[in-house]
Amino acid sequence: MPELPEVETTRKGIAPYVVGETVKNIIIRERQLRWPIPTSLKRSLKNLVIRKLERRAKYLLFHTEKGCMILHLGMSGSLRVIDNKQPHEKHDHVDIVFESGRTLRFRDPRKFGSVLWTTDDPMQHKLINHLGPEPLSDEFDTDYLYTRSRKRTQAIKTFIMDSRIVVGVGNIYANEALFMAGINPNRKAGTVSKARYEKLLMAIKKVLTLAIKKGGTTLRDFINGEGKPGYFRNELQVYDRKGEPCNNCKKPIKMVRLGQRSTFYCSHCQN
DNA sequence: CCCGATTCCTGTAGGC
DNA sequence: TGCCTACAGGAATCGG
Repeated sequence: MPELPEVETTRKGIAPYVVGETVKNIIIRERQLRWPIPTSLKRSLKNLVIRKLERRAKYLLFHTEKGCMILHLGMSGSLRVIDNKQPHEKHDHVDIVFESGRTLRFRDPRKFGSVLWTTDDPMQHKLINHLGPEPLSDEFDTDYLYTRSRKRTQAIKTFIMDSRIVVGVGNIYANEALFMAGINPNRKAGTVSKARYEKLLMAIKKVLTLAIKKGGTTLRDFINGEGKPGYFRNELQVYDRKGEPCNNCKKPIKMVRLGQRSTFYCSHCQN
């Protein structure tokens, strides 16, 4: 499931085949995704050059001189660069066909993704303008996390997964970062000390950076722009490891539900 | 404002 | 073997 490292891996993988290319055609086979694909997308994007491919949170921003395509991979989305003639399969919802002879193909079985178009500054878009800082930016620091957490009664895991607080931290990396920082995911965000937030901050940055380096995490669906999986799965300490021994103390990893999400932790190493 | 629950979707896993 | 149900989750939205 694409979180920040998977989206960044995708961006890096497809950018060389997309940036500077002219869009020859757009084929839309399924319009009903998380949000309907606007009917204007095809005539807006046709014949334009992709000037820049940027990531903000888990959104990919395809900049042109006349507007911006905003794409979200949702839960099961993937983007691949393929030959124009390659036949489409089930769930291949959108093709961006380039003059180069290549096609950017968007597949999304669970349809939680989205493809939108804006002629305004994409950072001011309704889905983007309220988002918190990028986790790997200097703006995201200990003071910020500590200040924002005061008086909060919600669990710290839910807190760091809130995109208004910080973007890009989904379920996998929230679990992993809390393990790395030795913090129980159930602890109330407002009662965690500044020293522990410093550990958590470093853990979030570290786990995301390492996951990007490994090309993201592939549980089932995720593939990068070249159709290859990510290898961070081999590095997971707690996620999807219910009952398996903790790599630190050998006690079995526990799983609980927290905010409708599977939560994995070591009851000995995290408190 | 804050926080937890609900909702969208389909492939897959597990139970019987 | 095959059918059925539960479950996975990003994030907007809703209700208290």
